[in-house]
Amino acid sequence: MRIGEKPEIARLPLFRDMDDAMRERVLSGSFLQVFPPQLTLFELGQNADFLHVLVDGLVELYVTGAGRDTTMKIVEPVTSFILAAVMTDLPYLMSARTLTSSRVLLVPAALMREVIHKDTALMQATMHELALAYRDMVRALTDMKQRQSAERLANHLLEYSAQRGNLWEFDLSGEKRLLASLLGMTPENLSRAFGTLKAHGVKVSGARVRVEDRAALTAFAHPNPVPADR
Amino acid sequence: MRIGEKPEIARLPLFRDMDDAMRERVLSGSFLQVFPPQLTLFELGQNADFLHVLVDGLVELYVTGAGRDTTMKIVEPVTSFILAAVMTDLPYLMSARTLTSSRVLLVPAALMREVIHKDTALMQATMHELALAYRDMVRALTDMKQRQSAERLANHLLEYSAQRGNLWEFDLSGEKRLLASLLGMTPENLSRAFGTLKAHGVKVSGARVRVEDRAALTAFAHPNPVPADR
DNA sequence: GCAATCGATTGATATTCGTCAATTGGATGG
DNA sequence: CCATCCAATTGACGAATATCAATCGATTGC
Repeated sequence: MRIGEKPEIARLPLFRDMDDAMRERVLSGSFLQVFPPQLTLFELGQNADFLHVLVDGLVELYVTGAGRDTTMKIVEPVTSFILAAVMTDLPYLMSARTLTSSRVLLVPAALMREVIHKDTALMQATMHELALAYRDMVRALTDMKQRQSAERLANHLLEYSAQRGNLWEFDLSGEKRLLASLLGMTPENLSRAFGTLKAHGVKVSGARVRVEDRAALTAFAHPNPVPADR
Repeated sequence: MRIGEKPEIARLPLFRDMDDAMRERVLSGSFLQVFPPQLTLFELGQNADFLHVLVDGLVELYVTGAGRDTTMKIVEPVTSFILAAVMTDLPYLMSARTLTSSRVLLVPAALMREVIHKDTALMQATMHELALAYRDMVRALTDMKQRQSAERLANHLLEYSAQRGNLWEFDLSGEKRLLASLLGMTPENLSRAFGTLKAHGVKVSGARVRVEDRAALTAFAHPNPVPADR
């Protein structure tokens, strides 16, 4: 990989605390690649050959099969993804594609597994990332099981807003049908969910969302009592 | 803890490969306790004070709030649970209660976090468990998002059967309303789901289930292309 | 043996959500 | 500027699921 990128990547939580020589070993065996939008990075069922780290851009993790496709997670920089498949040497459970032009660091899985045994800091960081990813999935599953569609949207808006410093007005990032799939509903239903949220302090025009009455929206959302981890 | 239990616990995947002295240190600081049925072990939102390892019995992980309660996982022996909360020192995302009389090993979270930094084998085992737990959650979420209720039941029966050596006749373990909650539907709907599975090779009377036509059931279930990890 | 209890089942109905079709509206390109 | 395209929206309808109520059936306790 090119030299210019290294400091940026060395600062990632995953690699930050590693032994310098070990990090050098990992990074020199890895590839930083730029992918165009809408490119499939890997598909579910394949062997986990590379750990992926999204450095720049936007990536969608999704699942196909059983009739319908559904997006599981939107990966924002800077985050590693599919750590679990790499560490266990098991096939991917999800497919991944770029949404925008993206820079991705590809770390050969075998190299990763080799170095992790020798570097405690890397192993610890990996463990931590996995634990957070697990908790993220627990949240998503409870969300899907105990809330109906408009409540899921309400929660999403509250969390999205909280992520960017409790901004009360913001733009949705991707297309709305992507958001619909992430929230486990059809695009039509997402439109209607926005409609019902009008009565609970939310105004929408296009991609722009304004939360005019946070208290009302929160009351409607039945938010999770345990705040998000990150 | 009592001496007689140690060999059994030392054989667990989580502790198996540890340094003997370290393991001794962990186990001597832990408590093996017997709990009666229907006892709450901890509740979501609490600090993760103990790593729990179910040695014997049956434990339910569930989430309350947002209107309805839902069971997230039935823990069977011998498995650790809530590793993620312990390792990250974050509040529990789920509550736990015993379903039957259960023996549980309680490892103080602080002790666990201390020892894990010194024992690579323990850390590696923890990482592996977390990765598998994550993948389990990914499966559960895709199941909920892309399959409807009768298909979820069909899949559950197939996996349940596969777990015990492709037995084609077996008894459901707990009460049916528990199964319903695990599968994300009401008890009434579970009854109806069993009804629709009659046409796809499944006979039910009480807790006894017979899969008479595995091919038909599989065709109906749209099973996951990636086989289960364990 | 019999009543009481409780989970499971069944039926009727309401709600939520998905599907299909038509329309709108903003962006793009000539 | 206008035509085209495509995502988003809206409406009508149907399917899936939840809810409410009644009944069944097995187990428990007397």
